[in-house]
This record gives sequence, C-alpha cells and structure tokens, in this order.
Amino acid sequence: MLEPGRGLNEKAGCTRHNDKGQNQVKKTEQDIRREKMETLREQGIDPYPNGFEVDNTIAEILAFTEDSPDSITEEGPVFVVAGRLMAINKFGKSAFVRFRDRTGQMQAYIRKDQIDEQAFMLYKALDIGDFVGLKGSLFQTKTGEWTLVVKELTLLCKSLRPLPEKFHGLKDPEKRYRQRYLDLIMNTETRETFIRRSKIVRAMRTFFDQRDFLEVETPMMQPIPGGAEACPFVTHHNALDMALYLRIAPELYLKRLVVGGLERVYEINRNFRNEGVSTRHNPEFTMLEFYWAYATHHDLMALTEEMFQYVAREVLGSTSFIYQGQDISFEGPWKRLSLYNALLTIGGADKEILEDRNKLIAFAESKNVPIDKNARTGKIITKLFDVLVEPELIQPTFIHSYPVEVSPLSRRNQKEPDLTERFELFIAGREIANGFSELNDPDDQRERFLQQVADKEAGDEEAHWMDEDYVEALEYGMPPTAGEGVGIDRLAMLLTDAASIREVILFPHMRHSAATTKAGDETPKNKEG
RNA sequence: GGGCCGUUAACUCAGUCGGUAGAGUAUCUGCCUUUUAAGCAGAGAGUCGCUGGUUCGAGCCCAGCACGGCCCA
Repeated sequence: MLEPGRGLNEKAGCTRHNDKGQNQVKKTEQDIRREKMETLREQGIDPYPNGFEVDNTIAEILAFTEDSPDSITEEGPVFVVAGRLMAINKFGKSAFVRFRDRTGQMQAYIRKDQIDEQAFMLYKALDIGDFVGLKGSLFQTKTGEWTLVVKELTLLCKSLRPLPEKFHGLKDPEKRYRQRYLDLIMNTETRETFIRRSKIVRAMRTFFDQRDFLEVETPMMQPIPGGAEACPFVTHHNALDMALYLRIAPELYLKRLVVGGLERVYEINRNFRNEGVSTRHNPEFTMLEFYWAYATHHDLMALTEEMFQYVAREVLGSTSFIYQGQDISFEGPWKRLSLYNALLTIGGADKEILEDRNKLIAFAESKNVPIDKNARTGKIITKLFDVLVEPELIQPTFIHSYPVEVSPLSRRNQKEPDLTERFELFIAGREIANGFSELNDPDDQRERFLQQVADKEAGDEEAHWMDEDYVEALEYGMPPTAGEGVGIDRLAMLLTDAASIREVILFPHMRHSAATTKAGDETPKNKEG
C-alpha cells in the first residue's frame, strides 16, 4: 500500500471534501424535518393548521382509568386529546408514542390497521417535538400501562428542530436560562418551580384581599426614583423630552395613595436596580409592597408571620421545609432582636464598641469587614451587621430598631430618636422583608431628604433624591401608617429550594450571548469607536 | 471588580505524553404490530468558544478576549 506524504494526504482529504460538497448535500436534522414537512404539504396535510377541538386532558384520561377501568373496552369510551410528542418507538407498521400536555404525560399506540392511509403516511413523518391531536380508545399493555389506541391522527404543528436528548435532558445552565422554553419542556423540576412561584403570588393576593387591602398599580417609570437606596436605570421620553427612571421601589407612590384615603393598598410588581447580577440579584425583581393605615411596625411583624405561614401552607401544605439542606420552620413566634443586640449577641461586638466610632472602625478592621471610614456611623453599623450577623440568621428573625441615618423614610422611636421603628426579616441568612412605621411628619421628612442629598453630593450614589412632590403630599396629611416590602423572588427561592435567583425567574438577565457578539450585524457599530 | 472552574456533534459527556476526533442518545437506511432509555444491522454528522502565539505538528501548552458556573467584593 502506498504511503503518500503528508502534503499529498492533505490534498486528497481536500479533494474528497470538495467531491462531497458537489455530490451529496450535507443534511442537518433541520433539513430532514423540513423535507418531511414539504412531503406532507404535497399530500395535502397542513403542518400548521389552526386550532383543534380538544375534549380531554391527559390527566382526565388517566383519572378515568383509575376510577372506572371496568367500563373501558376497545370500542370506547373515545377520547380526543392533544399534546407534544416526547418519545417515539417505531416498529414498522406500529409505534408507541409518548405525548404530553399541560396536565401530564401518557402513551398512545398507533397501528396501521387502526388508521386510514393518509394518517399512516403522517405517522411515518412524525418527529419528536411535533404536536398532534389524537382520537382513540384505551387499552392496557403487557405491563399494565393504560395506552390510547389511535383511531384518528392529526398533525397540529411540525417541529423543525430536535429537542435535547431524552434521557440526560438539558443541563447546560446557560442554555436553560436563554432558551427557557427548552428547559420547561425537558425538566419537570423547572415546570414545578414556576408553577409553585405562581401559587405563592396567588396566595399572597388572596391573603391581602381577605384583609380588605386594595391591589393597585403605580408608575414603573418615575421622574424621581425613590423609596430605596439603589442606582436606577435611566430612559428618555421623547415627546416630553424628559428623563425617566425605572422605579427602584413603588413606596412613595403607594404612600401618596394612603394620603388619598386608600387606607390599605398593596402592589406586586417589578423593581429595577442598576447593579451587578449574581445568584441573589437580578436587575429586575418582584416585590410585594403594602401599606396599612393606623397600624405600626409591631402589627406588621405579626401580619408577616401570619402571611408567611399562610403562603407556606397553601403552597407546600406545611410551615416547615428544607432549604439547601437546612431545616426551616415558619412556626411562630419568630425571634425579634434589635440591631444593636444582634451585634452584641451574634456579631461578637460589645457595648463600648457600638458607642465609640473609632472603636467601631477598629472592630470592623479586626473582623476584616470592608467599610468606608468616612461613612456615617449608622452605615458602618449596618455593614457590620450584614457581614457578621446576617448569614447566621437561619430561622425567621426580625431585626428591628435601625439607625435613623440608614432609614430616611421611617418613623423615629419616640424614646430613642436616633433609632427608627423599622425591622428587616431574615431567613436562611438573607434579607427577605423590610418594614416600618412610616414617617408622616413632612418637616422631618424634608430634613431627611436634605441629609440624603448631602450624602449624595458627598459621593453616595445610592442616596435618596429630594422629592418635594412627596413632601407636599405629606403636608396634606398621611395617617399613621405601617408599610412593608417583601422580596417575592427570594421567598420563591426559599419555598422551591432554589440556590440561585435565576432558578425562580423565567428569563433571568444575561449578557449578550457569545453567538450574538460574534454576528457582526447585530452588534452596535459604535462599540468599535 | 477579584479568584477558581468550564466552553469538543443537536443533547449528555470522554479525549492519555502535543501526532490531525470518540461514545451514548438523537438523525438517516434496512428489518420489526405490546415498546417502557425498545431491539438488531449499517450510515452520516465537528469552525474542538474566538483571536493570536509557541511548535515540524495544538482539542491539549502560552496570552488576550467572549460567554457561562461557583465563591468573594
């Protein structure tokens, strides 16, 4: 046998490649599926027909086999059902197919002698992923599985791309997030997570509706972004030629509604914060905020316990569950601890440290807590809390009495005016909720805003803006009110045992995909300049 | 922003010491009317993330970049 030199060999390979290009067309699975589609069209079968009269769900059919198996014969009853093909086992003149609708999954049996000629042609062109309508009766296979014998077969939608592999499924997290529809098709847990999230939100609405709270919607685009300390997204209104900010919180608008006499309001909606993305942060996230006239932050804490217990019972059927290997119980009463006491008992600080700013800074450094030495004392204290205490709060715990410097919208404690009647709720080492008795003294509110403006000028980008319009509303009078925000995504994480926020947001924010970046047409030109 | 890890066929993954690419599933062809991740026989399928560098030779080594994951800030 001749051993050609390397160069020759390469040339041969090259030639072979060219031959291939000319003589046999390289077909992808998509090409093959398109060819099948064209063949069907030629036979008068529309690959994308409109509508289909579905009489039964898979769950109904399976329930029927449980309830009245004795009434099932070859002749009937006859069911009409639709779904997506998830598996096909072909045997020449017959096949078992597994199909799925929103209620479940079952098996159907197609045999040549049970269907007409056109349907048999159609069967031969079916692929995994196609949607079909099936009409037939039931029988049991050798292993006892109830199976639909197909009498009529209708193509409802031709799928042109192959689904991920049936056994290992879709695992690549990037693909799961970017193409969530594939994740939902392939991964049962994903479907269950988002069904559960929907139940959580529904339970919350029921909870507040039952207590005479009114659900409202307030602006997502605001001229002055307020209600939280965060960096906003900016946009521009062309016709009005003005800057608008995606809201960082609905708080100031909801309190205007309380001024307007809507004494109990709540809103479940998106907030936007222009920060990094991580397992705990998505630029847009969902908050419940509610305001309750004539209540105090003590009432809020009691209501929060009740609400979380209600939601957990509705969604899980239990008030205890496991989150990332830790047993969590919503059974009350929940622990309540002042921020200072938390730092003393859990954070390892002592009284002297908390009362002396220099000792506080030295303490932070000794604990390797990164702080801004020029920040106001209240900020340093909360930073210490975040690092030293927060991760330790596994069971639901209310931390209350936050410094007024970090709480510009909260009512002062009458006995200790440097502290506010504010609390945060921590579960599994994370902040879940934040509530307080609202500041309704317009003069004090204006002073707080001015202090925030000074902080902003000193370089604190997240400090509040002055909102004169809001202060004016307070001047008309807001009744004593308590208000709270609850992070829905984080609560959903707890109740679905999700390690990352991306697991509970259908379409989490991602960077440009590598594929998009590569396609020069789609990349903004100005990036090069 | 920093550190570590990853990116190979449609999917899930191997790839030894640097020597020109592998499996299973899926697809295609043939056989097959009770399968359960069907089976048997055969076939096709790759910009090894991108761009450079080192080398006679790079999926593998080096640098930069992109995207993702985890941890930290």
